[in-house]
Amino acid sequence: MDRRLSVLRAIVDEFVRSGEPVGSKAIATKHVLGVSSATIRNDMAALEDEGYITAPHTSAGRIPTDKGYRLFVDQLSSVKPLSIAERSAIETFLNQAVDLDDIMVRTTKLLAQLTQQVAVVQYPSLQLTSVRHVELVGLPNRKVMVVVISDTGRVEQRITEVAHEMGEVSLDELRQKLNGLIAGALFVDVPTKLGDLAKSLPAEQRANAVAIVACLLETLVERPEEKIVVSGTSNIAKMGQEQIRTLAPLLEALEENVVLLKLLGEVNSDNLTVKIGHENSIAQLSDAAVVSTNYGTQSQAIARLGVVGSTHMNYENNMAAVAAVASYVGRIVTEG
Amino acid sequence: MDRRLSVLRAIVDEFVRSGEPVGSKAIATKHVLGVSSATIRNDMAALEDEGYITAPHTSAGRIPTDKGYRLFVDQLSSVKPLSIAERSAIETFLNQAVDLDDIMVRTTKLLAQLTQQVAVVQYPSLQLTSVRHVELVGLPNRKVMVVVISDTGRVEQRITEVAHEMGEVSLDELRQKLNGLIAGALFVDVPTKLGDLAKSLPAEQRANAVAIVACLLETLVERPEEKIVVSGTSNIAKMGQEQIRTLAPLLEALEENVVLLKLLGEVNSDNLTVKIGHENSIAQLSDAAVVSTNYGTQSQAIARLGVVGSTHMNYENNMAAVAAVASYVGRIVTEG
DNA sequence: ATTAGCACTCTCAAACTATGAGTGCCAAAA
DNA sequence: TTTTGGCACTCATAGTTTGAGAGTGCTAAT
Repeated sequence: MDRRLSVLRAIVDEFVRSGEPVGSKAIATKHVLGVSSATIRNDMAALEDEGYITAPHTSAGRIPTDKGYRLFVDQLSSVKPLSIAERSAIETFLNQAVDLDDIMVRTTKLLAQLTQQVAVVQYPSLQLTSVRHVELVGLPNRKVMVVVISDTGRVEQRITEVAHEMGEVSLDELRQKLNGLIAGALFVDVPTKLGDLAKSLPAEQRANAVAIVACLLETLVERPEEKIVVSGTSNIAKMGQEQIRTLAPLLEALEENVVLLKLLGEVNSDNLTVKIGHENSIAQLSDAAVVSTNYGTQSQAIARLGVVGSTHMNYENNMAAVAAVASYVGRIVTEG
Repeated sequence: MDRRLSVLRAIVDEFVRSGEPVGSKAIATKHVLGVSSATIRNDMAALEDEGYITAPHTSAGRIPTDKGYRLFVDQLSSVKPLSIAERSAIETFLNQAVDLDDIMVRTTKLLAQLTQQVAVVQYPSLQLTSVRHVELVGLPNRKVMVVVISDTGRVEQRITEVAHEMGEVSLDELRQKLNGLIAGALFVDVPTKLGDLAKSLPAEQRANAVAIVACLLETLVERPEEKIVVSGTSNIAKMGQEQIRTLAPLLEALEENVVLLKLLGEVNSDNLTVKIGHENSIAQLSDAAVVSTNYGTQSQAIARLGVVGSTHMNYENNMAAVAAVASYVGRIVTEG
């Protein structure tokens, strides 16, 4: 039945716009389907039987269920591209960024702005990037600062203490050795590549080198948490006031990076992923929907980004925005 | 009149605890003042005349006005120190931080946790810190990455393009020159110290050096925005539901770094500053109170931190928490 | 100066309409 | 078989009414 789908689409449309349950009459007048409200009532009864919509109470209209949204979204196969104006706005805004931090912040702001939802952007994963350069800086008191620069522009630094003072010369030497070994290598490969570095060194340098390498490995690998940026929290408050009850757990969840990463991480086979209501595994967010996608090059995803909001968000717009922003960020970050 | 003050104090106490207007009877019973409710009524009438408290409506109790809170806070001259357990918890939690970013994040979380308000921490100001080290990294395609490490552990990096390829040797040379000139210097002094560097160089290096120095200066000086971290937004949602109306502008304000910096920046002669309601200059936050303070060494403030919340917060606790956290962070950051 | 007592005011919550949006179903029409 | 007009029925919501109680201000006595 083709008209049934149109009715569902109309219900979602209306509900997203008004936030209130929509009745048969409203659909008959506002959406041109060429049938009367009675017919639509029949269709709605059928849709309700199949579990796509539900009535909050007897004398109210219907609202889509998670299953209904799901069907609606699946129907939205091809993502409608943004307007040229929007695209160029995105591009110029992101191009003004001066460094990786700036790119990340600008991206979240942009997404939040475009979707009027809460935007979440994950930093390029350390696991999937490679080392561009390692820098060692001697500090007073036998301290050495280890700085790692990734090919995405991410800079990680850590300070460690060594057994005995190192001169500029020995630091230079070690730096060159390290860079020779691991410059260009993937972060995950670094441990193996550095495995037997120590043995190749004269005994008196070995202790220091071991300490520094340990620090380096810690910086690269033993930091399981991925960094993320969130923006647009205030958009939550703009949503309907009935949902403000749902707001507290959402805000709390947003402060838990782990939760957010989990949310973003649940990927379908498809890249652009939409998780609706209970589909996402965090129970407190059963009223929330997540639109997320990878970014990076075509061949290699670097990290993910997306928006989280109420289940009755404007999926069409938001999916388009997420996809568009992801493509630009991917390009900018990988170009370096 | 000494008892009047006690009455005011009792009103603030009760109101902070219950969130509801407090009547004369409640004070007479719960707070031992040795007088009857009638007497307290008289005092309350006087306090109302003087503008310290106000009645939302006829048959309700009184709530403190901004002026009332102000008097209350001023009376709270000596900040009650935290318990030993709390202090040691703060210390160990902050000591686990691995780098500056981590310190900042942990500090906000800690403050938000201790005060149950929204915590804001400003990164050590670039203006007031000095250069520990400058690093130049040659990249492909005539690009050079300029990395500046401050004595507080802050790392800023920027990429610039130079006119002609630079070998390791010339980069080394320039790096040494730069470090010789500005290592240890305050960020603000860098421009003058680098003023005539270019002239002292052979002509063929000059163009590149100028580009790099320009990039360096841009990194250090021409970035007016200070970086800040916010945490505890979800605490807003836990406040009384009547105030949830006030919530939207607050959340919005929290996303505007400029606004937050302005809030934090309004310092009294005293260090530990409390701004109540309309006392802070942002109109939308006339229901909010800000408790903030400097942190750094005794002699030199590096930046500020604080909490923002409803005007009927627990000032005593929050002032103590802000002061304590500031002292620990100051120590940790300056120790490096 | 303090207190007990009392009249008075007003908010809030509970109880009670009544209005109307929206449905479901039936019988007729297409 | 599908669509449509009509109509009875349901139920949430908004508006009104009412009563109770909290809290005050004032006065006269201590």
